[in-house]
Amino acid sequence: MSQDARQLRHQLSHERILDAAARALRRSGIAGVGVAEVMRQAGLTHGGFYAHFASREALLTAALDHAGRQGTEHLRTRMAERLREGMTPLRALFEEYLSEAHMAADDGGCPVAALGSELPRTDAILRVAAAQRVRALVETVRALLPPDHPAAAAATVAATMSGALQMARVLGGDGGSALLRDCRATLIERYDRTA
Amino acid sequence: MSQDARQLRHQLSHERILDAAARALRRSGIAGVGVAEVMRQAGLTHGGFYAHFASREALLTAALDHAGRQGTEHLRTRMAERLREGMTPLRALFEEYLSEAHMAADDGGCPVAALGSELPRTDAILRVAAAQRVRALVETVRALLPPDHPAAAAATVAATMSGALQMARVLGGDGGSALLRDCRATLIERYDRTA
DNA sequence: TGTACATCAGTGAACGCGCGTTCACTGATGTAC
DNA sequence: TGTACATCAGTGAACGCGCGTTCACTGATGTAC
Repeated sequence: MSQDARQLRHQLSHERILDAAARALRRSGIAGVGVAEVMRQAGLTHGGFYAHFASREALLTAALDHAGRQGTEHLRTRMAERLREGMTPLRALFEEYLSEAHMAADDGGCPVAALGSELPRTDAILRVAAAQRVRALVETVRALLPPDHPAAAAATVAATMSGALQMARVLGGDGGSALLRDCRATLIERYDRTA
Repeated sequence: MSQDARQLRHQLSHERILDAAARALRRSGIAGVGVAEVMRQAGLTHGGFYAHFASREALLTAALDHAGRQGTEHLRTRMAERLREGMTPLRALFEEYLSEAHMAADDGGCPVAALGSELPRTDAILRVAAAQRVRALVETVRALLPPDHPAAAAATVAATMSGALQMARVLGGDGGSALLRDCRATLIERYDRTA
């Protein structure tokens, strides 16, 4: 057993830090992730941070991956519910991604929509993680798109979803909801064969 | 004539500051707009800033409007060239908005794409200006869309354009270019009747 | 036309503050005998 | 089983730095006579 207990404690702290960072990242953007605040959210003091990550940037990179995986998982769970209601997978994706809940989710949801405009300006390591998130989003769409659609459609639909969520958040309130509804309706009509 | 000369000098400085801020805003995002750096770009020292704007936030609000108007004007100019080549207005919009040049334009171009994910998190005054920029983008699309399209299509197309530009910038290089090409092709095929 | 004074756009030093990072230390937990 | 020592996750004070903002000042330009 030796120092397994110590290792476990360290690892649990690590995960709490990562969780807190992923939440802060989506709520407040890259500039909004502060080492001290993240550590406080994780129930620790800021000094211990560098025993877990080499730098703030290393944290951001890990947090972006983490947020991406969380977002995908959450989306999958929500979509499963819709499938049980008899919805097409593609339609379930549109309804969930472009839902009021996703618009309002300030510390959850898709990191591409939450950070899209900031990511191109970050350092090289973070941009690599960012590009992976974008490719993952396109891939998610591609996997659900009826196979008779051209490959180019997946990227277009992914761009529409991310762009629409962002624009809805900028408008906020009723304007945002209306925009979401418009985009949902258009996507369903254009891409979901069963509509 | 009296102090008209003084007023003019002040006004010219004001415009240089605004220009510099609008450029910085699109290149570096909201967090990247620093009072000192903007003033330096305008050929002034930072101390004089508060004779022109009440605060950094007031500058950001004005700069966002300025960037929006500049972006629209630039787009209009570029589209006019395409129209002379015999292109449909809608197709000209797609080709220009989703061009390599727009992807690479780090201190020009559409502020919605450049700032989309940061804008929902800003203070109230700035968010009002941001919402106007989003509505202007949707309106630009709506005006060019063949009238037989449902109204909801304008918002969807605007979201696709902004989202695609952003995602292309995140991917960068060849991946970005390929994504732009895909989205251009899909939009033209789906919305431009003459294609 | 020339001189003394007023105006005010812009200067640059200084401020307070928050942030990322460092580092000597603590104290709970584990190991050795 | 009990005692002395080692480990190391986490603490908290301190640092250097950049930023937005303030303010007393400058000096070019304009006005008054």
